Amino acid sequence: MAKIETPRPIRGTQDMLGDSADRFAHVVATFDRVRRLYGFQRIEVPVFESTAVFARSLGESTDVVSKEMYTFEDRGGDSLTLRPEFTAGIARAYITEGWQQYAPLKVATHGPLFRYERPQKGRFRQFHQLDAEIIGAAEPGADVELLVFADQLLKELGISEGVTLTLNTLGDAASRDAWRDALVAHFNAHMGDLSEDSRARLTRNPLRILDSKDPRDRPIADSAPDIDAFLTDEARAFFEKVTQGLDAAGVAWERNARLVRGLDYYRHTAFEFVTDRLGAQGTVLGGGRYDGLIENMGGPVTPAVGWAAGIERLGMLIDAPQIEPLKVAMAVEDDLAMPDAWRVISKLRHKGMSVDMIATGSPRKRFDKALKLNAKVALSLQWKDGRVDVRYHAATWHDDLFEVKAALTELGYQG
RNA sequence: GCGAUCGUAGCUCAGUUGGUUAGAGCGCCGGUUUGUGGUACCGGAGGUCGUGGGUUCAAGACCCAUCGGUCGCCCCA
Repeated sequence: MAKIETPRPIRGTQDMLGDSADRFAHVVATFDRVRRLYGFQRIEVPVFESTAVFARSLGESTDVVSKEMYTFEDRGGDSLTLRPEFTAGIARAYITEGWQQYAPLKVATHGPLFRYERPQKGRFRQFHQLDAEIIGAAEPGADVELLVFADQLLKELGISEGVTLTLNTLGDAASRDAWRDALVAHFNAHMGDLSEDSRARLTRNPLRILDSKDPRDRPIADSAPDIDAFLTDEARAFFEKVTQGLDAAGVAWERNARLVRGLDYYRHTAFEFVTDRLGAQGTVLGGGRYDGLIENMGGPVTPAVGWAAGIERLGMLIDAPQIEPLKVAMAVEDDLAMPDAWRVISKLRHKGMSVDMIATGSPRKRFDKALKLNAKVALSLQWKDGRVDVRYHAATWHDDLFEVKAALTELGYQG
């Protein structure tokens, strides 16, 4: 008989049990609670889409499209892709589902995303994000609301201490183009001193040189011009309204003039909440304004702004969530007591108490195992003189014990 | 795609300059005291030391390859 080989889990996927699953659930629950405070509707969008949805959204980033996405052909020969981000799918839904009628639309969702990457700390091939978007709102107030929402979420998760909001503006299209030209000129003038990677970036994605990690690039990146000198009056006013709003709402922020986005449809505000507690993956929550995206996808000109945050990364930063302990652990110390056990456990659960039962393995050991469940109340069912004998294990009487005892008395059990 | 580092029981890990039959804790299984107690005590099962080659009288340990984990680079929508 050949040994059956168990299929291995896919690289970059996770199985969660216990602490990591509790952290995950707590992050999602907190998000769902806070998002209601800000009037964001829950939406659901598909996990896979036509490849064109993401290819269009990612546009020029051919590397990302060709190497980083999970793309496959279905049986009908259509090219499909597992979503690598939320925004493109939501933008598609906004157009194809006629959601324009609800603009400005505040929506929130969360779920799995897929990117074909080398896993490392806080980086997986199937990972999970929270996502919030405001679509159809051109005013800086939308940016402010989204940022205040994000800030409150991090505060309620208890991780605002080691996390700072870094903020930049990419200006409007005119500002951005002018800045980009100036940066290319600057980097071209220092071409010889740039790292090999950055020399390649110069043609492909010059803005990215600004946040290069290579020490050879730092002096050149640091001396590069900020966007400020290239901002139009409108763009400057927009950014000022955003920062004024944050100040008024009591949200701490830092300007990071090196914070950029590679894609052209990003305009105005770009932001990241960053930490040094996650190794090389410093960004906890990031987003910005993408006024050009929906138009790029064949929809009407539609301003929009949004953010996303990695659930796993947030889960690694929070304190271990307090899990409500089990109320009752019940040891069934004799198989003859099983019918009574089902009667009792059903009664307690229908009264809203959490109960678990130990009724397998050596009868002698069941009581020990029940104690190890660390429930508020431990009780045992034994068989004595032809009937069930109920016993409690408690040092002192307390409310939970009275509650359990009252329920058992209703069923006619003494003890 | 590139680099560093680690793979010993179900889990967390010991294992000396290479030297008899590879260990512990937890978990699992069984036993002990017939008790308002017992999260105890005693015992047992469980390992081709990731896999395949090589060096050696002798390899868990050294060398090579390969697979996997972790971390970093690239990328970051």
